[in-house]
Amino acid sequence: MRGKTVSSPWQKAPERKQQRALKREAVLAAAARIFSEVGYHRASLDEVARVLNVTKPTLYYYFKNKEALLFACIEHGLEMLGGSVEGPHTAAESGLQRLMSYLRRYARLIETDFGRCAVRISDKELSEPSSKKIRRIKADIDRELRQMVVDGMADGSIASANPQITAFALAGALNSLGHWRHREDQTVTDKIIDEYISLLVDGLAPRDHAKAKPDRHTR
Amino acid sequence: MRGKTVSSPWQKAPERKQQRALKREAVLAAAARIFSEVGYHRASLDEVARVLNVTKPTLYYYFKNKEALLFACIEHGLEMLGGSVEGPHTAAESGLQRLMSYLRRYARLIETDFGRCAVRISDKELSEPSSKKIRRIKADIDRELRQMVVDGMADGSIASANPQITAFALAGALNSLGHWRHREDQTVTDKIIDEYISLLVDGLAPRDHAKAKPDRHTR
DNA sequence: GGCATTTTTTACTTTCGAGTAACATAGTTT
DNA sequence: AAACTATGTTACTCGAAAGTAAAAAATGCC
Repeated sequence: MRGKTVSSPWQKAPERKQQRALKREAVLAAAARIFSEVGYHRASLDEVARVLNVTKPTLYYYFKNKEALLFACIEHGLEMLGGSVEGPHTAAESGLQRLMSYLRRYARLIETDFGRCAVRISDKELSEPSSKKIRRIKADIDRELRQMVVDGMADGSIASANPQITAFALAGALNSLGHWRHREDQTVTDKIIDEYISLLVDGLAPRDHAKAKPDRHTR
Repeated sequence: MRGKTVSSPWQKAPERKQQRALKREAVLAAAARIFSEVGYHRASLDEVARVLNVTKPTLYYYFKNKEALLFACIEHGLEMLGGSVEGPHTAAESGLQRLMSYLRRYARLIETDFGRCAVRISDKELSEPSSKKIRRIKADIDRELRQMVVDGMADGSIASANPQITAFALAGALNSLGHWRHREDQTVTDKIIDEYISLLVDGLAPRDHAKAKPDRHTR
């Protein structure tokens, strides 16, 4: 029924290690898989436990409750993204180039279970304090994105009437990748991402390629 | 707690009309409002009933069950969109122009409760037969969109490496509008939509405006 | 007014899944 | 080996919300 199983440190046989942290991560991964597949409310902890060859109360040994599990999934997903901002940030790169590589990382993230959790599950599912933390992280990401747009406008590599809206639109467009029914084939996925980003960069309207170099926007 | 109330043919006083169809629509509208606000699972029929000054079993008089209610909301939302395809379809319009006005209608639709239901709620919430019908309608819309892209490529008004992916990306980008926290101010909303579509049409990279007329892509 | 039909309510059953208490077992320490 | 700690399980409670049965009220018709 389930796809390829999330690897589990619990063997049915009794060769279990006592590595709490690893097991906690395994619980998180299994939850992320299921949350991202069927959404928060349809996901049952019994099912998460079943995937791990464990019973439900075990999950409560590692996480306070279902919401804490969701929070950790979303937070983890968003932090993967935030962490990716750093990187060789040579001054030679134009704002557009930096933005493009950021978008590419963003898109790849969304192909993961944690990424899809972060993107597809509304923070309304969470209690107010948790939701606030998540919104805070998302606001940071939005700010980063907006800053890149502004930088690109400054150096002439990006045209935008409104960085606020542009940043939102970019994030929104990429988020929809979380709904794409992807094949296992990684090549196809990467191709989709590239096409996607090309569309955002070049737009629908044809460009005049006569005066531009053929590889206008290489990575 | 709730925003402006969906208008209801039930008055608390006994001046009720016996127009079953009207009441059914009112039930649908109230459900759409709540589904689009809090999602399917968090929405309770008691709450829907409360909004209408009615009790829960009344809803069952108009709809078989909760799922039928959701199905009707989504179907209605999508049909509003499908219906908008027709229109003065002069041969003079370029593929891009037709696509743009379609996108604009699409975007406006998403500002409605039904539209947000159709766009934000996964069809996985539905039973297999219902889900199948919805996917069918969505596939039709996707086909229309793709056809416009192909037409635009043929007449030179659109550049795209892959109409399939382009159509998906366009729909995805617009769908994210369903998550924009909008003000009541209609002007702002329209402005956002215009910016949004401009981004998709013109792209992030600056264009050479030297040879183009200032209003390259008027509606 | 009396009778049938439609519409709505009150009061209930049912189901599902989150969360818990209390016990069980394995490994570790002394 | 006894006692302690970490990890899991069995078997339960509990609440929320879907869904239903049957009575009740409104409406229309003669």
